[in-house]
Amino acid sequence: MDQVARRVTIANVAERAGVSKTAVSFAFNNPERLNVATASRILDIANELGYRPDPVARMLTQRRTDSIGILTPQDLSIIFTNPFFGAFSAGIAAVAEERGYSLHFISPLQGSLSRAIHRAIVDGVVAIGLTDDHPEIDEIRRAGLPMVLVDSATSGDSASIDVDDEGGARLAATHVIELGHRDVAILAIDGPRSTAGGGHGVVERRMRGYRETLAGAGIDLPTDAIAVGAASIDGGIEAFDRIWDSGRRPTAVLAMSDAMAIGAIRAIHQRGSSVPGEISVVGFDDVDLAASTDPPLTTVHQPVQGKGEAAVRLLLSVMEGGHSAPVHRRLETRLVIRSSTGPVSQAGRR
Amino acid sequence: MDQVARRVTIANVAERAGVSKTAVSFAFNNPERLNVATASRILDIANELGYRPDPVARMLTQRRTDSIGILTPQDLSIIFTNPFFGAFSAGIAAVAEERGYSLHFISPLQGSLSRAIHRAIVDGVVAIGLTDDHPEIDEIRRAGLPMVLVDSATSGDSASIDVDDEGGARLAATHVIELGHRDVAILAIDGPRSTAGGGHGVVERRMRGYRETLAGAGIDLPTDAIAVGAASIDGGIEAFDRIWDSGRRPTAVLAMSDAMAIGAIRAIHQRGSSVPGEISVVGFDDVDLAASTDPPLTTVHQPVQGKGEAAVRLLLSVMEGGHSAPVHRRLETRLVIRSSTGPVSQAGRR
DNA sequence: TACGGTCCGTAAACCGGTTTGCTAAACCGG
DNA sequence: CCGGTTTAGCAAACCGGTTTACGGACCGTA
Repeated sequence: MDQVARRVTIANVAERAGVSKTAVSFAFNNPERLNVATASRILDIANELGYRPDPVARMLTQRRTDSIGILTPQDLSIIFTNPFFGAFSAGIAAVAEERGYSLHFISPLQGSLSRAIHRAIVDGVVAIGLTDDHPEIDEIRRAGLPMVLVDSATSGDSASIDVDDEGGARLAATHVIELGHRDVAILAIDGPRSTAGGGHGVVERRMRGYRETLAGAGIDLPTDAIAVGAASIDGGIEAFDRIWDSGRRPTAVLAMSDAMAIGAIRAIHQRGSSVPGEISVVGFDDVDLAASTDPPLTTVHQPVQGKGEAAVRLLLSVMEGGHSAPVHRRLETRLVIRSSTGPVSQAGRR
Repeated sequence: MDQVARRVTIANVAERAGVSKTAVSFAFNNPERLNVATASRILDIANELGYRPDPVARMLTQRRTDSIGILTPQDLSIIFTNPFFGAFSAGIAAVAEERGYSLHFISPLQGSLSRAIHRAIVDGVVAIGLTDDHPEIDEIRRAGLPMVLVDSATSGDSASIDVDDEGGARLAATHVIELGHRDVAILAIDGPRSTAGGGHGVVERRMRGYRETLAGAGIDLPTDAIAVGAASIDGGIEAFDRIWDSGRRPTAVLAMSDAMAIGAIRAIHQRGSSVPGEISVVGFDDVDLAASTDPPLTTVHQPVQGKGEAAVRLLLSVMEGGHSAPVHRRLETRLVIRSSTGPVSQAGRR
């Protein structure tokens, strides 16, 4: 009838073995300080009792958790379905595991990212996609937690990893311009104040790249040629539908994520049009599966996994107290031309 | 010249405010027990000092971590690139976040899953894809950590969530048989002793479904018609190549994951053959992107996200000490026919 | 005047480990 | 047989919070 079998503590083991707590602790962490016979006897008893040192208690004294946090401003339930995030996490995991750190995800718990941060037990944080309007950055900074910012807006005081978003967007826009398209729609990633100018987040950087390049070719970008949506397949479908429903008939679509591009393609197919026959679509990210979509996706490549790896490496070096001044790295992007884009003339528009 | 600015502790705040530690603690967690003026004065000072209650210390007394672990036998760097896992995690995250739990990933740290488990600070564990040969299950059980097993082999003593793998495999095999295929290859997921019979893991269950259904149609399955590989696009490519290189020329390929199926399709295309013209391919999982591949993938649907949700719900109820006997749930599978399969006669084989 | 009840706050124990002296016994060479 | 060095193990402090039990001040009331 004993409720929840009480946890076996170090004291239990010590008592049962007729030694002090110290001895038990040594048996586990410092066996050479004990007589080999005693040590193994203690270990045996511990095992027999099913003793497992409480990791929380251990962390308290050792002042380290051996885990690093991945901070996302959006709900994980949304983010995990984005293949981009999978690849990024894989990059993080690769070097984290190699260095003995486990991964903890920090996301808005019941709406509060701040609460989540304070609850989080990590030695350092990789924050992805934080925009200007996330004061949480300062909370972490004030808490003295090592941190590196990835794809974020304000990076000033913290180490950061970015990619050349604006350049990538320029490549995408240039590509469709060269194919003769002049009626272009943009599928932007949803996020707080993403449409409001002035920010310096990923969305703004890409938008600037698109817009300025198009403007350079004399193409203007009316408001209803831009739609925002979640960075997911469904988000892409909805965003494209909104543009279509507004009456616009673009011949090229520039999407800010592959998932949205795939959504757009699906929406286009659903309306009976063809890609790239009637409408060209360009993605962003070059996720693993982009080469296997129908049709294979022309997209801006960024080293997603490499970004994750670089972020953790940088974080670890910050944690080791390496740098005095924050270091910023910017990774390259490039255009990968597959089959979702084609010349505008080819379109047998009805 | 002060090295690492010492962390602000509750004692610092107490001293600065001229009160006891208790008062400070109350100010945060139990403000109604304090004079409102005192409470806010303490809070002000705490804020001014940048005090953040150490979550580890707090956990130690409260005996709860507010986070749940996701246990995977493989490295996260591999697993995260599998879209299946993304969807599953999304399901887990959805209900975990809703209930205020954050997510911690437990994977073989530097090769040792056991070490990772002991380090993990979680209130409960969802273990995915553990096969018979993972003694870690017992470690967790002995540690008294609530756990639910998903897609695992041995489920006896623990709560579990599964999917009708064998039935799904039957559907896939039946489908290609009905299309007239008699030369069938299997792409199995790699894993410890996955090829050795006798196990009861996902791989074995699916394999049994394939094999028995084919056998029922008088089709035998020679060893070189089965290849194992990682559950990834690359794994699929390699596995298919191995079959091809062995001289076999199957007209249908049954893959145990969508990622492998996509890899197979890619490999098939690379060899100049068409899908489904010359070779039909069936996947497993029905991941989000399966509908957007080239060609859209015929696959066995399983409620991946729903599996994650169900797992956490079950775990939470176990943690609340609900059940006396472990509960087991089995979710449905069904075949989704898209365009990667076609009649064998249609093949204009060269 | 004494009594019981709130209100506000404190001291000390506790959570479960690790780590720092310290001591007693065994060992050792001369 | 002696002083010095290892070896083996212990008691107690500590990590940074939370919680329990208690007490003084103040209040209205009998």
